[in-house]
Amino acid sequence: MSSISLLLRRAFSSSSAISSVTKISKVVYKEADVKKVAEAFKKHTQNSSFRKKTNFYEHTVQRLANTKSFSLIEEILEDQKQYKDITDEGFTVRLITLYGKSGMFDHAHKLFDEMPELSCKRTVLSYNALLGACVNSKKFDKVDGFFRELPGKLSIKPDVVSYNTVIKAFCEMGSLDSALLLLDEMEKEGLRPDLITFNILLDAVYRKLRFLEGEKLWSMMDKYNVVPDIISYNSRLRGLVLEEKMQDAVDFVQEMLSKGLKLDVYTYNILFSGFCKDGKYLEEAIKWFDEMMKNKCPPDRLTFSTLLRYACRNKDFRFGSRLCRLLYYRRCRLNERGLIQKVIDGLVRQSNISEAEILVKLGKDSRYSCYNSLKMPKFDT
DNA sequence: ATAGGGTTAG
Repeated sequence: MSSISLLLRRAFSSSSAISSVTKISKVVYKEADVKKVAEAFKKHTQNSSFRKKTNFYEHTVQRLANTKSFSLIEEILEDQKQYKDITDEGFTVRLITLYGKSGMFDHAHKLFDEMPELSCKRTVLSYNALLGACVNSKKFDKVDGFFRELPGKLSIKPDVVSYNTVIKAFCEMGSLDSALLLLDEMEKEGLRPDLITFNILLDAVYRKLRFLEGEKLWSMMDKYNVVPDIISYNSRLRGLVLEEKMQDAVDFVQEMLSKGLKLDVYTYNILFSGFCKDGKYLEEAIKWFDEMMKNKCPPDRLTFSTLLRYACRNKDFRFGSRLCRLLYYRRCRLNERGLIQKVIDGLVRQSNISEAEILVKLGKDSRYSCYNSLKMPKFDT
């Protein structure tokens, strides 16, 4: 097995495309000094082929946003205006979106206003990017104004994406009824709501436990021949779990399976969150976890933190230990590092010293420093 | 250009 993976690795790493990506990510991820990250970005984007690498832009801006280096984000994105690419609406739209995702709405708005001077035409694409920037930077209250006023001023006709974005904004603000009214408005405008429209609304409706509205949405989907996907079903499942109707939730999952849907990590995590509210469901949670493994659905950090907390609360440290081993194996990093120590302590209390020692050892071997400090507890007895 | 995530700590 290892020789095959070695061969594969060699085959891939020798390709130039991969090695240039590796070089980029080295600068973007490994460099500790954010100023150097920004400098490297500006230097790289002098090369026109780099200006087409959207991932490079996203990773760099994300990295700078994580450290709240907003003036550097401004620096590297404003620097892009010197290139002729800025006359390409798609390029400018991406910059607007990057400002939005960084929470820098004013910059996004300013860039949108400057587009004519930059000889960049504005269509519904950049209009939608502006609306999206409101949502991403949580300026939800601004969305409605732009939605009502800009189309007339710029003679742009809102499309399905525009409506979806405004619907999302209303949902985020808790104005579910306004969001649902927009769905009717779409129909009047001759626009067909799509899967994304319905998934935004289903999510919002079931979080508010408005099952009746939910049923209406399902029948509308049917009317529009929109085929629900796993995200749609997971929303309804979340509603049932939030209502603490675990039997109905499990029945619904069976229904999903009978429809041939493939459960994903969200489905399982929603189920676990429901089971874990109540101590009596540990067996059931473990059963579904086994199911998850059997179906080769990889657990993620939410799976681990939910189940680990539950295992500790119920003093099932054997299950806890199994989770920890898997978590190491999957190189998953938890936000709450205390959880693994709790499992180790629990194992020792239950006199399972050797298993506790294994977890400490695996933690020391881990490449993540957060696990290196795990230790065997010393209880006074 | 638009859709999915729960809790918490030295």
